[in-house]
Amino acid sequence: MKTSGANLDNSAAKRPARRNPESSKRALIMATLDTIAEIGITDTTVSKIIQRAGLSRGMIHLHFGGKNQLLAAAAKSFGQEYFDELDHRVQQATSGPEDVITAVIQADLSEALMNERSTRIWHAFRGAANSNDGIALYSSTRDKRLRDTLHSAFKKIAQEYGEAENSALARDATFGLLVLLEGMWVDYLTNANAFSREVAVSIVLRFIAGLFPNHFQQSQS
Amino acid sequence: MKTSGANLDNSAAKRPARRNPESSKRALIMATLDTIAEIGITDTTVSKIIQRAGLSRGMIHLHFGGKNQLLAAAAKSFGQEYFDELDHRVQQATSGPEDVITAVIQADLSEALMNERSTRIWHAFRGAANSNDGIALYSSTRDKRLRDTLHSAFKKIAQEYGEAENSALARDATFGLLVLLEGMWVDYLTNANAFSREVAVSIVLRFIAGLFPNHFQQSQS
DNA sequence: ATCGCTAATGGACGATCGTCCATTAAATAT
DNA sequence: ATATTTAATGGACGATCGTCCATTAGCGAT
Repeated sequence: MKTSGANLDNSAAKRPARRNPESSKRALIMATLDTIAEIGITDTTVSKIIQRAGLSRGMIHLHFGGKNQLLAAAAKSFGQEYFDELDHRVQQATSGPEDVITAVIQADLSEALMNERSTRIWHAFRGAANSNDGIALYSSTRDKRLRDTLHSAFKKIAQEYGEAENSALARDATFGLLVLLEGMWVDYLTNANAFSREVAVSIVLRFIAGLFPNHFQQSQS
Repeated sequence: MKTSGANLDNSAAKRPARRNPESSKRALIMATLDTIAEIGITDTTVSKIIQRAGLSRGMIHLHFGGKNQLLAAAAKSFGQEYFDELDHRVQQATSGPEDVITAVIQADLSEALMNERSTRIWHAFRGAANSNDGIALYSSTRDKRLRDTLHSAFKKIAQEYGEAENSALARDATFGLLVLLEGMWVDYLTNANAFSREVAVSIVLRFIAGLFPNHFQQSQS
């Protein structure tokens, strides 16, 4: 319960226990993310990280050059974790732009992506991005990639509506949906127990349906 | 540009410069908020706070009992600042629930409430609430009061629609609007320069209009 | 003018921060 | 078997953290 367990499996996996720099790097990054999720980035110190990883003190400076660069690497890894899972879920349903958007919404609000750990880490990196340029590089990645994916999908749908609004409609829908999803993450962070994923998906779809009345019809009247 | 200026006006205002505990408390709280907004809550130390306030080191322990309790007091003060301004703006337009909701939206997205300083402080307190119970008490106040105000307004409007959906409609509208506004604050925090308040208001109103087609009509088709 | 109260001061304190490096040890090359 | 290379160790280091308190100084009461 203290600090052992999560990091010992790398020695049980394939016996790369020692003398494996890549394994050590990953262990440090995972320990960093877990620590941030548990006690916040303010209380995440070098001592806590190496204690959780079960490694020695000098590893951080050896492999990353310092704490800030470890944090930046952790932010990058966290972003990649998110997109690996997102892409895996969205790729399965690409029969049309409407399905892509629905898949993104459901994926972003799924427990695999939006959980207590990820929302805390996401929030911590967001706040730290103001003073840590290394983190800032990767903390906004989530938005940019989501923005591109959604924007291209919305543009296809918007073509079926009025010509004069095409550009503005796709732009507003992208921005609104992104903001809505961001707000959902914040809301989940504040009170995860009272949060309902079903209600969240329903509300997001209602918002989109308001912009595109001919699409995104919901089952309930 | 360094640390003087902002806090010297309390001596120029009414000459309560010294020997005034209330003035000292306020100066410490303001210095705390300004420091958090400028360098983040992680780097906000006792030394930085008292340096900015131009006071002595022992004041924090004397008036608040410690740094954590000063942070909690700052969170409370920040929440009150927000509601004082919000109430002032909403009270001016209370001709109906529709106007109340519109006023809340425009107020929450106005520069007086949603600016770089407030979004950074709000974000910092949100993150610190996970580990600081004193902050947690006041950090979610914004949501709760907004929720009550909006929910009662939406209930009145929802009565004009289908009976079966009245309760769910008002609840979803409140939740959705709150989430949307939270997301707007996050979006403003990430890129304040590219943020457009007009677009934000427009999108929020479009979302509400999607739920209540007979209300919240926008000028543009 | 003197006393009493308390706001205010600023240095001391131990703890902890992040960085760094001399040393150890494991894996590879000779 | 020996030498070389380098991942890994863990303690030392100065800086800074937040807390605390002996002391100073301003203000009202007597």
